[in-house]
Amino acid sequence: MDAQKLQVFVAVAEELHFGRAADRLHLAQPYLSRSVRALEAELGADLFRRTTRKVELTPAGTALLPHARALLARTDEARGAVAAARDGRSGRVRISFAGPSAHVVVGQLLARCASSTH
Amino acid sequence: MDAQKLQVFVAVAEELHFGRAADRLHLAQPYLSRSVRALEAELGADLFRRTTRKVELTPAGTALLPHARALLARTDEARGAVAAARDGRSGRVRISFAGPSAHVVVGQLLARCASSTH
DNA sequence: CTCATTTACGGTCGTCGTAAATATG
DNA sequence: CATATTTACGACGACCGTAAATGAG
Repeated sequence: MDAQKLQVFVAVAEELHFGRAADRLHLAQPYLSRSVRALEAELGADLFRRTTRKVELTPAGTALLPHARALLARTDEARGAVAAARDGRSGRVRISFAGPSAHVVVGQLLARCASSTH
Repeated sequence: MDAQKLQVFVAVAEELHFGRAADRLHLAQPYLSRSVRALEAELGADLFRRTTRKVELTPAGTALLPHARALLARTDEARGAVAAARDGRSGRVRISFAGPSAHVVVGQLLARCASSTH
């Protein structure tokens, strides 16, 4: 149940058509068929009821869809959090001072921190 | 960034020791090293600062940890939702009637549904 | 020297494409 | 018969183990 297969599932669930979903993902459509089938095997439940003329979600598929979307969104969030930390847009800040006037400024900062947290 | 690698990351982050994490996951510890390294490559950020004597989280690793736990929890939720739908513990209910008295009962049901939803 | 991580290497399985087969309306 | 899904098959890479190499204290 990796992100790739979930994206395949969501695409097919939204298009209700393996060919269009394949175009959207720039993948060959036989692969979508196998991907969905692998997901169904892994979860032990059919996700679509399909003939060559109609594709529709089963109850299990309907149940999975919102969870799949949430998982994909959360994955992006996680990526973003790591990127932010890497680029220093979050996490601990390190501050250095130099020069005679610095001691005064640091003293003021420390006083303000102490008063704001207590 | 599949569930497997996230579990490896969480285990190492919790143990701060590749060997113990490997034991916990019943995996060979060289594989953990490569798994984490692959995750780091994929995310473009180091997750641990490690020597042979000490393993500690980087800011990026610290940022990832809660997201990784959330993703694993959500994955389990998704599995559970599908299992519930498969086993009929959720989703739409189909009811059939047969016999002469059925029509009366169905009429009463429909009346109650109509009055309760409006 | 010892303990822990990493690199090297190999077998097996999953990914993903193209081409042929199958099934539905 | 036309259109859509599935199966067959093959190349490539990922997974995951064992054994050897590397590095820190």
